[in-house]
Amino acid sequence: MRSNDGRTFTETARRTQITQAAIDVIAEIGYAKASIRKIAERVGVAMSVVLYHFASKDELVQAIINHAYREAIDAIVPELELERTAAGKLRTYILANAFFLRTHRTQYAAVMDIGMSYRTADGDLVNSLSIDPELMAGFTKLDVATILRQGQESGEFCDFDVERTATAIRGAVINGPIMEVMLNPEFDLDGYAEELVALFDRATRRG
Amino acid sequence: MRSNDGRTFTETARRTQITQAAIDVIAEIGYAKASIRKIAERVGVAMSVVLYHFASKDELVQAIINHAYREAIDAIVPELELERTAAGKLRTYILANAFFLRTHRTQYAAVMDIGMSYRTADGDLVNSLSIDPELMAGFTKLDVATILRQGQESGEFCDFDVERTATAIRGAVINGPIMEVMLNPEFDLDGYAEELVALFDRATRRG
Amino acid sequence: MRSNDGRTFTETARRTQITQAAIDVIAEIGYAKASIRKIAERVGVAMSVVLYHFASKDELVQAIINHAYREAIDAIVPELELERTAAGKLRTYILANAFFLRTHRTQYAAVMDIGMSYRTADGDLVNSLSIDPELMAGFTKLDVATILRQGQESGEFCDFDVERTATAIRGAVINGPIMEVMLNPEFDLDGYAEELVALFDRATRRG
Amino acid sequence: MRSNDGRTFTETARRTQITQAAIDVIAEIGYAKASIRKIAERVGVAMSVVLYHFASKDELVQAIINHAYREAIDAIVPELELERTAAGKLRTYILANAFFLRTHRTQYAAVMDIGMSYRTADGDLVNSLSIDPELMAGFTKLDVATILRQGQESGEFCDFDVERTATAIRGAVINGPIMEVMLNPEFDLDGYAEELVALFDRATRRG
DNA sequence: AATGAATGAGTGTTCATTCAT
DNA sequence: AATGAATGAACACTCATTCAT
Repeated sequence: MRSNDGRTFTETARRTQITQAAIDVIAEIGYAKASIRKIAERVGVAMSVVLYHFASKDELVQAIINHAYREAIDAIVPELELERTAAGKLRTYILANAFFLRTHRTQYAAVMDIGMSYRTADGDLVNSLSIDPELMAGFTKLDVATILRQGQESGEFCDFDVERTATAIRGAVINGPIMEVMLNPEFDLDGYAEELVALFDRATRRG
Repeated sequence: MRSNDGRTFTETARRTQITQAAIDVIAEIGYAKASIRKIAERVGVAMSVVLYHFASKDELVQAIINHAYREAIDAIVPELELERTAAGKLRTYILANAFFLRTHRTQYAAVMDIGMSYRTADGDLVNSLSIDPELMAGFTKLDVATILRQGQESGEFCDFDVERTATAIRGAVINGPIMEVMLNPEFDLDGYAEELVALFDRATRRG
Repeated sequence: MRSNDGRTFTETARRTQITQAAIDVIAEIGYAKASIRKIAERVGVAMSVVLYHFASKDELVQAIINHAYREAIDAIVPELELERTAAGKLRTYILANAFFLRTHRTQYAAVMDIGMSYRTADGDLVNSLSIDPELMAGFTKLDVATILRQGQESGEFCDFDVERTATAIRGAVINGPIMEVMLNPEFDLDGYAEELVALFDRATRRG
Repeated sequence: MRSNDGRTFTETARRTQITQAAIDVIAEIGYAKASIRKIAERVGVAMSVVLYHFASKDELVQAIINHAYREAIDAIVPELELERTAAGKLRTYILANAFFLRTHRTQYAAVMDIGMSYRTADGDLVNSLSIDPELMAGFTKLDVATILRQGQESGEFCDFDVERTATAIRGAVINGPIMEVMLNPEFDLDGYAEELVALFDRATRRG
């Protein structure tokens, strides 16, 4: 029986199982120490089983990234689409990201760790970790710059540079709290998100 | 001939040289792949020379962290102390950090990478990478929360939660752009900093 | 295909082969210089193969100790059990040990060397090299103190301190000749054993 | 100012100091882990000072052996010479050795450890650790075989093979208890020695 | 007489990957 | 579909020794 990508159901199930285990292990002990053997042990299979399902560690890492992005897109994009106004979308973007971070801490941690640690054989940082084409559409919708542009066109937002402000928002919504959370797991993400909503409202609204 | 810390002049020079080389190598190929051997090669000495000057890799990592913080403190704190008003300090905080990041890209990258990747033998993230006590005073002065608190007390700033807003500012000023810069070295940090100054002015000023 | 301990047949074979090679190498060049690399060379495999079958050098050392004790027990205990009288057992204890030492010189040498050289990470001498529980029963039967006690109870032996005399016998039967043999491989163990039989007969018999 | 061997007094003092420190370190952490650096640290000098006074580690080991033998000879031989009868000498041999072992545990342990662990570069056991010629005379007097031979000639002792019995006595008096003491520092050496005196009296006396 | 600096050879250990079954 | 076995390259770290000062 075949599902997609020419993969059987059990094949797909195993891949998902291994991907999830890899995420947990990376979140727990860090990407640097997360060897294939340890990931296999977590699943309860032999190390070579992992390499049977993923041609190389690189391919497993790719799968992790895609898995994480897919879940983020599935969780956040529908929320954004419930909103009509740019201000509402921005508010939702902040709150949904915080909620997702809170409920998917290990994924976030793993992806961030990979993002910093993963290099090609040449040592270059990873754009080589390209995103699955089928995810691109959803991925674009996750981009806060789109929201900001809509808000300026509609006149909801004041005048600012869209790209730069998007970078600032990502820094405050994603990069900042992920480090905070890694160092202090008690950090109150929901309270933080509400503060951010107010802060970026003051910073972006017209007049 | 002795200088400070019971260290020879040549000893101090070699330590600095190795520390700098380690920073460069980490920034270039990532902490995970930055082996002692590669660092030694960069300096042009045998690997054992590095371990002659630093008892272990951990000690070298500590030296890197302290070196980076010392330079950041020396570059930014005097600038902050030229300002009287909280608004002025916040503006300077943003601009000085951006300038420092632009001129010390490799240090920033190395420290961030270490911060994400470095774990104890147990796999725990590292607070064990503690800061040199003599740096603590300056380090505290680098904390943006102090500036925010002053601004609320003086009535310059509006009402917001100090700690949470500090996290947001750090995210936008430090964590966000460092990732941006790693992926896109052409990113215009000075332009970004000016945008941030305006953004956080709107977000913090009274009325 | 599984045999015992959840180990494959080939796994068991390899472990035995490596253990034997390790014994030979240690006997030849001493424990201190018997690196995993050299042991692997003796077997004719890559060094990592040894560490594939033994998680660490400590585990290999443990296997050596257990292997040696198992062989000694298998060789000596049945001989002892053929004897009824304490005097007969003592005589057999001496002769069987000498025979075993002559036919298993490298094992003896390796175990002695390990006993002197092996330390924990703290530098403490090793009790951590504990004996495989399944061997304990046989191991106890190897203890000459048991024989002495039986002889005193039966009235065969004269009055002496059992523990101290057992230490003396072990010194004369095991520790002494092993050093002698290491320095002079021509040493006539069988003649020595006969002399010991007479000596300890005079020293222990009643009246 | 010169003493002997063309060495100044301070030179001799330093050599003795280093030799003693080496003995302590070896007894404490074992020969295998007793590096020149650790020995130097114990003395409180730089590692290269040790190699200034001893051309190589081999030379230091030689010095340790000679030092230990010299002290054993100085302590035991005069005691033996107080005795006229072979039986008396044998008794004294046992007691004096036990006393010396009790008061010079670290030396004994170090010498035994070196004896098992030390090999030439070829891996051969060490006869290369030859004894200082000036010690040979005293060393010979330490040999229990001489005592046994005297006892048989005088008719004090019964008939036995001298060399083999000497090996047995050395095993019981030296090799056995040194292992016992290393594993159990509480072992009562004086009580053990008294038991040995009685045991070997029964085993050697005529009639 | 003493020492700081440097080094190459060696250690045990981890790891991603290959391959035959 | 799964796995046990094997391996070479890399890793951090230790050590005895050399040398200039």
